[in-house]
Amino acid sequence: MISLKLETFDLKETLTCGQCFRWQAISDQDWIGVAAGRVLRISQSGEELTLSCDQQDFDEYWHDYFDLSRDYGQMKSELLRRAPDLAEAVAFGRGIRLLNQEPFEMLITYILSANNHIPRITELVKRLSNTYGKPIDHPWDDLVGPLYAFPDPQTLAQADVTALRELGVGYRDKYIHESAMRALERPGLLEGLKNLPYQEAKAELMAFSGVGAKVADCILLFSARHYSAFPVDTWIKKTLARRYGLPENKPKQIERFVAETFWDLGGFANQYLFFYERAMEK
DNA sequence: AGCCAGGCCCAAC
DNA sequence: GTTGGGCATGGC
Repeated sequence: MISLKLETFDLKETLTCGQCFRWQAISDQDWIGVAAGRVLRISQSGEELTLSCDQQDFDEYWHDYFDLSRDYGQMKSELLRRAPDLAEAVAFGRGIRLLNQEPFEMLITYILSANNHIPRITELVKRLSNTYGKPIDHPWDDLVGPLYAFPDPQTLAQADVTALRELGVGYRDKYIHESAMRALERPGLLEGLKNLPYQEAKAELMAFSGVGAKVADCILLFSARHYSAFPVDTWIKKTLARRYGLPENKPKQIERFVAETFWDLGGFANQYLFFYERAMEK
């Protein structure tokens, strides 16, 4: 068990703001999830976080997964200096952290996300993992049942396209197959994206089947530490139009505005806006 | 019944 | 470079 105190962390906000799909709530402050073939139970009480892992597992994986070395207070004050009008959205999602997830899992997950709803994306990722992933031993079978790692590129590349279709992925079946093949043929490419300049990394991703500008930005932001990535989906388009008068169908204009306004903090701005706008809708 | 969802692909300008 | 139509699936 690991315990730590953190001022700027909200577990529920972080796990429900739309960046991850593999965590299940036991309660608002108690979650069980899977990442990189590991199962973790994590709970929050006030400023105290408790993680069900040992020191080694924490040091070599979960610390970075939860982005614990970043000073979010400093990041937010810099972001608000660049975009003061975000104050309300940042305050609303003040405990959000951007997770560092697995590149191949993000690739396939966000291919699934295209023209889809979040609950269905979650369900499809679960079906893919349950069908093609390795089972992971864990002590909470009574709470969440058996848990499975996200499948590796080789397994998904070998998966029958018809079988994928029958899981419910729709027309994205061939995107998954082709992208898994491409990942398999280029070992190290996805893991190396974090070491490439943003535009080069984005171009590499957009060469994958089923990956356009928006999906590429999600992958870069959630698994490659490219914090200038700014995924533009239907929600973001609407709020940019309303806040700044940007036309919804001029991607180049949006791209320029985002780069000039937020620079290397665009991804954080994006996540605060996405979380805020979706909450306001309900 | 039709519209929409963390859009992408492809063809046609 | 940009624009429009088509697209599996399921919830509202």
